[in-house]
Amino acid sequence: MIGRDLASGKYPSVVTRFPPEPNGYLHLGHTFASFLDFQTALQYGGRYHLRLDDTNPEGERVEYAQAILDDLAWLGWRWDEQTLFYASDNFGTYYDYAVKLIELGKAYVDSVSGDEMARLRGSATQAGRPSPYRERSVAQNLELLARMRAGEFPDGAHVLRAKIDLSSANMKLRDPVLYRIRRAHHYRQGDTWCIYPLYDFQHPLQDALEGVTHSMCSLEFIDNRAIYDWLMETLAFSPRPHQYEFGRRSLEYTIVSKRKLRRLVEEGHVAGWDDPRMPTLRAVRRLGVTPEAILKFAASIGVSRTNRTVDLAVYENAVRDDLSPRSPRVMAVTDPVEVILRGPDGAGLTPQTLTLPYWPHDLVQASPDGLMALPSGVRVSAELAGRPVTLSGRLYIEREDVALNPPKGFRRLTLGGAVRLRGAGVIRADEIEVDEAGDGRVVRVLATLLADPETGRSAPGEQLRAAGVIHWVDAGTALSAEFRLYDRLFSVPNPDGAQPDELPVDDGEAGPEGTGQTVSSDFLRFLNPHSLTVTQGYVEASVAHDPPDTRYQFERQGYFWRDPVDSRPEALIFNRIITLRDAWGKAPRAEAVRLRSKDQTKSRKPDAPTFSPEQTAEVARLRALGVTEADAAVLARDRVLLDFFRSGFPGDSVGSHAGQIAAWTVGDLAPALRSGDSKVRSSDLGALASLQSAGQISNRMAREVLAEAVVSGEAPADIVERRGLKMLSDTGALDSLIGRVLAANPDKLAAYRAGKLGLMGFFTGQVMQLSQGQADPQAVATLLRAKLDNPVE
RNA sequence: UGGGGCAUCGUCCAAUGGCAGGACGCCAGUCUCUGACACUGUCAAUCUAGGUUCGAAUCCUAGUGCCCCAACCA
Repeated sequence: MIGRDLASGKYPSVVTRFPPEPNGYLHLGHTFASFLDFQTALQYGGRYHLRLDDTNPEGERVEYAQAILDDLAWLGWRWDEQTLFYASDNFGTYYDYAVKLIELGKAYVDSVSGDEMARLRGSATQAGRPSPYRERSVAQNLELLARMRAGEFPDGAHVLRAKIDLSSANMKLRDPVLYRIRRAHHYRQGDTWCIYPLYDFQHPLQDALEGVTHSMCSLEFIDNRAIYDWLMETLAFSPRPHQYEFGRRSLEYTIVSKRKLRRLVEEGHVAGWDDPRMPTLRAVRRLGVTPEAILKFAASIGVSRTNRTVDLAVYENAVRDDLSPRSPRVMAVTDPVEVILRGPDGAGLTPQTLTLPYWPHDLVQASPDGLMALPSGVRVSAELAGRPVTLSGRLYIEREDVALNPPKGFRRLTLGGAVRLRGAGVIRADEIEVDEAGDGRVVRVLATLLADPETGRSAPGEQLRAAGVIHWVDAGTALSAEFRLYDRLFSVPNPDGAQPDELPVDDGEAGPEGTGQTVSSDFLRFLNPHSLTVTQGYVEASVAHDPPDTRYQFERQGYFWRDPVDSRPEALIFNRIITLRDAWGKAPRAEAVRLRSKDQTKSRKPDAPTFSPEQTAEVARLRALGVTEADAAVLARDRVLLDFFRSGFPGDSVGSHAGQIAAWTVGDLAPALRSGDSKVRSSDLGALASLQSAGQISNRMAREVLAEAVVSGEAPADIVERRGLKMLSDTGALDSLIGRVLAANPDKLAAYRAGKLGLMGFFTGQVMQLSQGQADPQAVATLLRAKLDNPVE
């Protein structure tokens, strides 16, 4: 679409803009919109603007504006004085245009109350009525507007409205309000203004002022486009921007409603706007997600004109994909159980230091230069990319890695069973101590190291194979740490949905209506009680020397980093950014999900269309002419089509090709006829039909010609003549074409003979293309089938 | 109800009237000192009913479903 505009030379280059209002923090939903705006500009070698649409003083704050800039910069977007705009900086300019609009007689000051205006606006089925003030003189309007600006009137006493169309079916066009009086402190302009422009006036204007070419917004603004276009035309901007709409994208298990997010914060369901469970950019940032992951996610969702909810898995995939290659692997135990370890010879174990690699084999192999990064960022040869880890007679392993009564398929530590300690040899559990008095939890494991990792010396007679591999940390050297295990905030995919009792609510505390109404609490019922689990455990000592913003993969657990706010060198706190995929943990609950009946949509016969007596008679007349039942029914009910059709058939005289002409009228020509864009004369259709029935042109050609005629007005038969269209039905020529096609696609031929009959269409298409649309499709089909089914060697 | 928008695998996106394809997920398998990663394979869709056409996801008609508008918010 944009490519077309550029190609047509409509604009020299693309300019887009992302226009957030600084009345809250940016969230994942904004990310998609900003990505679309910015990335589009980049892709077409254009320019993007960041604009703060701060035209409503209520609720807008500097800190929000700063946070927006900050978050966007974090994502990697850049701007300068030329490409950063504040709408409020142009209040003066907007005002001048308002004056101009009045002078053009296209705007007026209205002085009825809000309620009265709503009443006068009418309803969907009822046209609006003019306000008694609609016909004020230009001079009067000008004076009133000036006095509004000067602060002579109280809030709400007057508004400036555009004079468009009070009876428009589009409610937006019923004289929209352009300016209102509102005494509120503007975070940027202070108290300079007491009148503020509204979106429908300000936004198009600002787009034009900035030289924006493609103004993209979400679908709900589609009705506003009419105002947009009206303004651009009335004010005669050229070249002018155009508005395009796209469907919103929401994410499963999250909400983005500002009001609801505020409730979460204010009622303490989360710790703040940057609580890592929130969908705000600040929150995902604190969680530890990288900007690259967010961008990758935004890029992976498609754009369309439908509002959609994206599978959480897509987001998670983007995050993991981004983290994996950048996160060194280390070990941490989040829920520790002590293990006392004996050496292979049964004696105590003397502490030893192992060197364990930061990176798994596949990542090392994927390295183009064979070098791997240390957490510090320094790249060294793969063998050196490791860290020292102590192994001694006392260590910690994960509680869920030990079981006295293991479930089926358990590949971890059981009594008498053996597992491999990651990077440190195989151990066997000789004894598992449980808390008999308490809840029966495992408190300690006595185990034997079956083979010394350094000497390779194994215990005599031991041939136990390890059931699996588990992670561990050395008790003597590990650092204690707090782990914040985050999970999705809501337990259902669509916490916003299924809330029939929700009332429309005003966003601002000081709103004129809606005050006193509260946000439905339903979404709170879906809060996931396990969205945050805090545990005390241990992390291997090596992390102490790493940069604080290092993202790690704690092996077998997930990706973590230090909480940027609360973590201290002497009191480490790690956030779990995301878990690893877990086929084992997921298995039990997987089956509970999938099962949805396919045919909920009962196919119901549409009601038969009803006809008036006249229409019934018309159908009969048309049928007599040779028009099919279906076409006759459509024609009889559609005045425009019927008139067109009839004009080619004076009286009821039977035209020889009535059936065909009716078919074209109802099928190919209908949309153009209805919109009045067709230049075809129905009297010309007969000649075309003759050509077709005579076999000179195919139906396909006829319709092509028709499409051209709609635009040009040239008689269809003349087009056929001029372009020399003639159906090619000579068997010899067709045979040779078919031969060429088959020879060029031996693989398809084989596939067809192997049973992929759908390829018939492919072959036909190829032949048609080769013949430039001139081949007789029926003849081709016959010949092709013969050739395909009876291979001649 | 008046106007507007939309409808393709479970999810998201493709397909000048001519092979319904990709990604994520799922399932199965291979590999594995991470139940990860990687790799292989399978399953899986054109809202419904008619019509036009040699051929329809695409064009036509009727219907169904979902969303938006009827703010002095954006």
